[in-house]
Amino acid sequence: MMERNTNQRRAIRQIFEEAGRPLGPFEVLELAKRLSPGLGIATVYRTIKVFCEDGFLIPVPLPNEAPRYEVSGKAHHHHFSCKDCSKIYEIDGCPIDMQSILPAGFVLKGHDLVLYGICGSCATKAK
Amino acid sequence: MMERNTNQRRAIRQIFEEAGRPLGPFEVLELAKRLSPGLGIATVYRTIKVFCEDGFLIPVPLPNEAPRYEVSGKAHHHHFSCKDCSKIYEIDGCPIDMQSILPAGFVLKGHDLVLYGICGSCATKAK
DNA sequence: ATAGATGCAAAGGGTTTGCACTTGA
DNA sequence: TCAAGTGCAAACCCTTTGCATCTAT
Repeated sequence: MMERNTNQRRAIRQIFEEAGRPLGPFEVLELAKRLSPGLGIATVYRTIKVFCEDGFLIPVPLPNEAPRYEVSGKAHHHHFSCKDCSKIYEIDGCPIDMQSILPAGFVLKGHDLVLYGICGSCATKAK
Repeated sequence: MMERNTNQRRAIRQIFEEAGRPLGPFEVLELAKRLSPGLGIATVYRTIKVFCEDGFLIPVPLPNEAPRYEVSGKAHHHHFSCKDCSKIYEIDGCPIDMQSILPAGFVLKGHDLVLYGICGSCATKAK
């Protein structure tokens, strides 16, 4: 299976690299359309799948939400989900002592932390 | 809004009370059909929604999984997901200073923490 | 009696797939 | 050239909703 460097794939790759935050399929479609007019949602889904298999993208673990994706290889971080605009923000830092709450005998391999609330932009608008 | 104690609702409530673990809509349908034959999936969805509004049930925040629900009333806790047996364990305690990593201007409303690894039972078996 | 609750089927919303056309290598 | 890739639309899956019927109060 030979993979081709199409205009659509270049556009979608660029969108993710410039986004700096996790994106869902529809967000990707809207943003990438500017670079590749006529882009279809089916291509977005298929390309995201290919990028995940390639290792360029990774799915973002968000409880009870539609799947989103971000470029892989970033330093350890978590996410903030805005209840108003539904955007996901990256949060640096991890002030958690997981071991302290881990039951005896359990082996910790990883963790996901998601914060919920109102982002700075929405908090300002609400005033 | 007066709520009725129907046979279907009694069945669904009983299923959740006896389950001892988070359940999804179709699991509820199959289990509750034994108590209330002819039960429809629409009623399951509507009843889960009502039970959540009543406060009897709460949605379980687990990344990348179909929505599940469990009986409410438990103290603030998180979950540990075993990669081997796929069971979800409750983890007491919450040694996280969320505010310290929150960007300026963001308003924090809540958070979910899920730990991944090998549970005590599986870790013992693996040796 | 009567408003709330139910079951069925149709409708939604998001994701996947079949197929003929397009395009990169 | 010609198979990988694409766009469109239909198919799917899960969830919600409209409506006639049923039922707890």
